[in-house]
Parts: sequence; structure tokens; C-alpha cells
Amino acid sequence: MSRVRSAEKRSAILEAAVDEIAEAGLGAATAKIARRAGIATGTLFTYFATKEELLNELYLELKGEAYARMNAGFPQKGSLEERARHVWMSYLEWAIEAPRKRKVSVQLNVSDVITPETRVRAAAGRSFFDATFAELGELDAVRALPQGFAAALMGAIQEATMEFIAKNPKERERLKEEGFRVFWRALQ
Amino acid sequence: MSRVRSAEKRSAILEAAVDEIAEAGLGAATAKIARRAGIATGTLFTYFATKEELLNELYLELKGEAYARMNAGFPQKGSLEERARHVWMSYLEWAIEAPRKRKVSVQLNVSDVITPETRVRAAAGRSFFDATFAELGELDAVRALPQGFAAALMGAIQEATMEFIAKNPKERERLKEEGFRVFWRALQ
Amino acid sequence: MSRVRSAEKRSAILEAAVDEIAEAGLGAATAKIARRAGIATGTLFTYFATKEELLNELYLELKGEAYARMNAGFPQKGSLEERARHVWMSYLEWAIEAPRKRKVSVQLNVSDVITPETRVRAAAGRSFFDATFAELGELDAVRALPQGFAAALMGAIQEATMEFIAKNPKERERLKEEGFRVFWRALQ
Amino acid sequence: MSRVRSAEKRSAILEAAVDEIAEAGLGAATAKIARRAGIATGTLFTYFATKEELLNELYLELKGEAYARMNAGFPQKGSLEERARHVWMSYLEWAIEAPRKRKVSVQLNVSDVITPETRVRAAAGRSFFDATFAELGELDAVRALPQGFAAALMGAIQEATMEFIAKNPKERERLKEEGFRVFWRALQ
DNA sequence: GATGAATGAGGTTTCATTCAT
DNA sequence: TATGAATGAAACCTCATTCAT
Repeated sequence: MSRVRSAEKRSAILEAAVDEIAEAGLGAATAKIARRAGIATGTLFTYFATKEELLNELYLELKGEAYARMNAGFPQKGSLEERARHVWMSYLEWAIEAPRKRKVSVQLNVSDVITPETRVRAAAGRSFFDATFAELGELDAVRALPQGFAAALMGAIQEATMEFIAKNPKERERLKEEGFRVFWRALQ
Repeated sequence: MSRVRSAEKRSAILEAAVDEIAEAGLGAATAKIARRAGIATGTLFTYFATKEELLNELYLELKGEAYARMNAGFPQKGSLEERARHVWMSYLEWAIEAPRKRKVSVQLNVSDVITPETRVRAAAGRSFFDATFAELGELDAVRALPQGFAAALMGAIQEATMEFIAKNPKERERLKEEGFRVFWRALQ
Repeated sequence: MSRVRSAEKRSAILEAAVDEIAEAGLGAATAKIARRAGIATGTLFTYFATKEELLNELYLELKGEAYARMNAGFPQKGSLEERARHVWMSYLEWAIEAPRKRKVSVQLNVSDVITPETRVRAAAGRSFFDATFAELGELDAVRALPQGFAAALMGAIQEATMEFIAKNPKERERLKEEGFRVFWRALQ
Repeated sequence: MSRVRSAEKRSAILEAAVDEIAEAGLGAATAKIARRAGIATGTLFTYFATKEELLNELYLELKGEAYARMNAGFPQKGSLEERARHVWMSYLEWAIEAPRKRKVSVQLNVSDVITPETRVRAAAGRSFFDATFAELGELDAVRALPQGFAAALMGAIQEATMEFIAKNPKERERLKEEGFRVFWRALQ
């Protein structure tokens, strides 16, 4: 039997990619990523056929990780506000814990390497709380706006909130809460 | 006297940079930018010593252009809502008119090439309507949040709004207005 | 296992560098050196990280080669004159055989690319006959001069001798001998 | 009447070239030389048609300056040793006073930019004390060696001496004297 | 599968020289 | 003459990807 592609190595590459891209931008060299992952340059390409594929997979991974966090402990039966608050808080916690991951996720999102198909696949991870966003979209405040606006709005306000948490880490808890309240008020 | 450094050429380079970066990302080749600007490769470097400098100047230029738009026709004596609405609308109009510029502006903003000093210089262009944001920051909804949150919030919601305008260009006017109303409500 | 860095290729690069530099000076293009060595442009940089490193290694190589010649057949137990004569003759023979190498060695020596550290490392190769120079330094003629003067003196007179051998190759043997006698007399 | 090429500017260029080459090697940029000379890039080329010409003229200038020093106060009627000593001392003094000029002179000499014709023209400046070298060449010690050997020998030993003076500036006078004695003994 | 040397196109920047002013 | 912007070939070096081992 031949050796098998190891999941550990795959993860090591993705983690190394996060670090390297956080430091050097999307232009980060595959060779450096490989070295950081503790593997040979060539090995990287047995896990990801091209750099573009690596980047797309990374995007999926990061989105997936964030979504997993939001899905965990999701109060399926809570009130709309409770569910919205859960999503808000759990994403922010992930972003605070892994700022480089969030940074890279943003860079990937803004770039053109991520294919529409990848974006679609990434969105699939939201299944759990998508219903919540659908409900939010029904609120008077945004009913006249396209589907998805509520989600985008949350993302946007979180982005702004993150920025300030990064600057005042000690006020983290308060900022998380206040941020949510601003978001919530926007929807009333 | 020798030939004089022409403002037209400088502008041509910056415009070419916008187009090229919009298509190829921040990795866009200086040689291609030069060709698109109709000058020789070397000439670019008599206007901008390094690519990094070009990128920083471009950021300044784009921010400046957007701010100029917001400053133009600013209703100095209008109500707070009128002034906020002006800022909201004029930025969105600029972003809609020049989507590539906005896109590049976002990419630059997210990247690490823009120095803190450039960011400070860019912020200087906001003088006119900064007072408005200061006033917004005094509203109950965001009083507990750090200075600058209102501005960041507007940027964030605009970002979300832009995304949807890009997808539904025909609804532009309505989306602009609805977006503002969401923003405004968040502050009440 | 991957392909292994080949000593032959390394040598080929160094030899090509000698030829290219002899023809074009220290400004010789790395691309041309690579082509002459029969490898791709990029390959050169897997053997030498930068051109500067290549130049320093080349210096080491050339000095090493010359010193190896002088060490070979060194009459450890011969009289001072015999030992000095051996050093004198063997260096000149090397320089005559490989005039381009000597030329490049001189250019490198005069330039600022060779780091002090490289110079120190190069000097290490003289171990064998250093004792001889130390003894020469004790002779009355140069005792009042700094340590190392005798060695520098030999180098200088050899330089002058070389020049004339290059012009009158047929008189090589006589000039080698006469040159040594002038050197030797200077020390008496 | 049109403006005339100014001798001052020419000198300024040559001096700037010395400084720039001493710092950056023969690859020094003409534009930097021009800036250092306080003139425009283009102006340099009205004084020297090409960089190569500039370099050749510089060589001539430096050799000329050194020779002028040796010619000054030349003891036409002194003994052979007195005359030789004068040449020895005055060159060393020049080299000590203007180490960068000497350094550049050496670099030029070793390179291939200096044409044979320039070398011939440079040699012309030695007229005054050439007779002395001719006489030195008649001494038994070097009679069997080609014409010019005595001069080359002096140059070579001076080179060695210079090196040590550079390292021990305080012993300058003693080293100058001792160096000469070594040279003189070599000829006896 | 794993390795890392090899490849060569392409990236940024420099530079001697020209030429409009 | 003087100026310095303009030129574009070339320089050094990087990098995604391939492939011999």
C-alpha cells in the first residue's frame, strides 16, 4: 500500500499559509508556506494542485471554522434576538482569538482569486443560522432591502466593531455588547 | 529648462494603476501600469520612486477624491440628518460611478502596504465633515462607543449597501435611501 | 530524495564567473554567467543566494586554489630561501597558467564587495607557509616594518613580475628567477 | 557669444566621480556623479561624451596629478638615490593625502575601461623622472630584467607600503622611510 | 508520497544616454 | 549650454511549478 496524504500535513500547510499571508499578503511564496509547514516545496503541490486552489481551500477552511463556531451551541429554540446575539458573539470571539485568520479571510474575500463557486460552497456552511438571517430580513427595517442584507449588515458592523476591539482590547466585552446593540437597533 | 514633470502623466499613471490593480490585484506589474499609462517603464519611477510609494499615493488620491466629493456641496448649516445624508449619498455616488476605484481603495486599505503615516494623511481630507461625525458620536446609541465608531459604522453599512447596488444597479436610488435609513436608525 | 546539489554545477558557475568577469568586469551579468555555466538563470541562485555571495565565494575559491598550489610540495625542511622560493615559484606558476583567474582575483581584491570576514577566511588557507613569512619578517631588512610586510612585498613584486611575464611569455623562466632574486635581495 | 564649457564644472565632475566611485565602484551612476558635482544629468555629457570617456579622462587626471607631485621640486641634479627617494616620497605623500583618489586610480588601472591609448598618454606625464627610472634600470640588480621593471617594482612596493600606512597612520613617516630602504636595497 | 534542485518567465528597479525646453 | 524628464534595455532576483531521485 502506498503512503496516504496526511490530514495533519494538509492542516499544517493551511496554518502556515495563514501566517505567511498575514505577514506578506497574498503574494506569499508557496515555498515559504511549505517551509513553515515543515514540508518540502514540492509536497505542497500534492495537497493543492495550484496556489489558487490552496487559496480557495484556505478560504473555505476559514469560513468553515468561523461558521462552525457560530453553529456550536446555537440556541435553536431561543428568541430571534437570542439567536442573533449568539451568531454575533460567536463570530466576534473567533475573530478576536484568531486575528490573523480573520485578516487573511478579509484579504481573500476582497481579492479576485476566490472563485464564485468557492463563495457558494462557503455559504453552505451557514445552513444552521441562515434561517435566523432570513427572519431578520423580514423585519420592517430591512424588508425593503434585498435578501441577504441583514447578514451583510451584521458582517459590516462586526467589521467596524473588530477594528475598535483591536485598538482597545481591554474593553472587548463592552464593545462586543454595544456593537450588538447598535446592530439590533438598526433592525428595529 | 528641461521638460517639466507633467501632472497629466502623473494622473495617467494613477489611473492606469487603478485599472491594472482592479484586474490583477496589488501584484499588478509596474511595467504594465506604465504601458497602460502610455509611458516607458522607467518613466513611472520618475514620478514614484518605488511601487510602494505609488500605492500609497494612489490611496491618498482615491481617498482624497472621495472626500472631495463629500465636501462638495456640504450643507454646512443643515440639520444633523441632512449633513449625514449628504455624506452618505455623495460617497455612495462616487463609489457607484467609479467602482474600480472603490475596489482598489478597499484592497489597499486591507493590505499592509499603506503606511500608518499615509493613513493619517488621508484622514486629514475629512476635515469638513469630521464635525458631523463628532456630533453623530454624541448620539445616545453610540455615546458609549469609542470616538470614530459612527464613521466606521457608516463605512461598514455603505460597504454592505454597495455590494447590493452592484448586484441590482437598477434599484440604486432606492437602495441608497434604504441603506441610509438603516444607518440612521442604528444611531437613534 | 530530491536531486542533489551538484558540486560540478557549483564549479561550473564559478568557472563561468571567472570567464565572464575577466571579459566584462565585476559588472558581469549573473544571467550570462548562468548561461555560460549551462544552467538556468534561477539555478545560479540556489547555489549562491546573491551575486555578492557568489563573488565572495569566488574570491575564496581563487585564493584557495592559489594557496593549495603553494602548499603542494612545500619543502617543510628546506632552508628559508628554499621555502621562500617555493612559495614564489608556485604562485607565479598558478598565475601564469590561469591568467584570467589571477586577473579576477585582483579585481575582487581591489573592490569593496569582498567582506572583511571573507578576507579573514581566505587568509586561513595560508597556514602552511605562514611560518615562512613570519621568519622572513624577522630578517633585518624588514624587522622594523609591520608584521605581514614581507608577504605584501612578495605579492607586490610578483605583481610587477607577472606584468612583464605577460608581455614576454618566452622569457617566463628567466623572469621568474630574476624576480625572485630582486625580492630576495630586498630582504637581505 | 555662446556660453563656454567651464573648467570648474569639468573639475567638479571629476572630483564627484572620485567620491562616487570610491563609494560605489566603477558602476557608480553618472546621474549621481552629476548630482554630486552640482550639475544636471545631461550636462555631464557635454563635458564627457560617454561614461567611458569620463573614466579615461579621470584616469589621466589622477595619474597626471600624481606625476605633477613627483615632478614638483624634483632634484634634477641630485644623486640617483636622492632622485629616487624624491619620487618615492612625493608619490606616497599624494596617495596618503588623497586616499580615495589612489583607490579609484587603482580600480581604473585594474579594469578594462582604460584604453591602451589612455595608458600611453598617461605615461607621458612621467617624462621628468623617467630618466631616473632608466638609470635605475641599469643597476646590476635589474639589468637583466625588462625595461620598466624598476618603475613597476617601485609601484608595487609602494602599494604594499601604502597598505600598512593606511592601517598604522601614526607610523607614516617611519614606514615611508623603511619602505624606501627596502626598495633601494632590492636594487643594489 | 516526499523531496528540493531546476526552470525561465516575469517582477521591480537602475542606468547611460537622448532630447524637448 | 544647461536642464532633468524620458527612454527602454538590462540588471538582479523571486516564484509557481515540474521532475529526477
